[in-house]
Amino acid sequence: MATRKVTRKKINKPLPVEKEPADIFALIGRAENIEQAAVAMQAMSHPVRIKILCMLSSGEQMVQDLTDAIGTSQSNISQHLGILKACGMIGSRKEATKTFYRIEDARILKMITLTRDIFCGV
Amino acid sequence: MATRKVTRKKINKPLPVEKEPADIFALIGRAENIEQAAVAMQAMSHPVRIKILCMLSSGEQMVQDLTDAIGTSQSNISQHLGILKACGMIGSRKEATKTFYRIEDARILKMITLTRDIFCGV
DNA sequence: TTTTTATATTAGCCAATCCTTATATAAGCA
DNA sequence: TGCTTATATAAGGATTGGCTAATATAAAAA
Repeated sequence: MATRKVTRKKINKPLPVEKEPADIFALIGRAENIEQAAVAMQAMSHPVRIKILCMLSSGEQMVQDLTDAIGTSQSNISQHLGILKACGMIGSRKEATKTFYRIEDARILKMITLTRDIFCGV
Repeated sequence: MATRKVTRKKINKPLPVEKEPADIFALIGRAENIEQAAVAMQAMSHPVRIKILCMLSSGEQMVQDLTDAIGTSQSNISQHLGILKACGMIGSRKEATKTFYRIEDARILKMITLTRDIFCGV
């Protein structure tokens, strides 16, 4: 199988002019909605963060317990919690040296429930 | 605000031994499920790919139409389609020079419908 | 047979993500 | 006060992701 030779050369055809997509928004909603959904899914789409959200979906949890159950370093869990918190999915409460995290956004609770339903049949 | 000085020094405490997380799987399902869900969400979590999936959720579409509606370059759309196809979310069919894409995995159809429902209220 | 149309592929760059290591910080305890 | 426990942060390297530009390819049309 010959490797394709790539020798750059000028092309004469311009790319299609940037046009405002029309019907997609009628179909789906506003661009803002799509961005929101993308950000939310992006934030959720990591095994550790899915596990965290699943655990939080049954109620408040402290960092230590999440770390023990999920099985990665405390630093790593803390960083993932930071990501989830930064986009408003979870909130926290301090009690002495402990920090308890909980799901803050109802839509996320829905999403994680449905994801679990679809992929885990739970 | 003083910037925190970082001068690395040996620590004496070892990280917690890698332990098999137990209850999380009872709660959520198998590790495999979680991986699957993460991969699926990761693949979905990009504005362009969400738009593609939304458009496909109402039926087969050809590349040109997706490109026009979504408003990015043809190359870009093609690459995003490649990503979605690589993880089995969508399938394709050729008809002369045209390629039609469709959603292949029923779970993805569910996911995108629910996402739209949650974030776009559609 | 040449040109056009529709789609796919490749290279390469830049930005974002992820993990580990090494602390920092703050509160409770001895 | 000094030690320990629980959590957060920062640096840095490695990997991945995403975009554009430049083609490549295949089929239809002229």
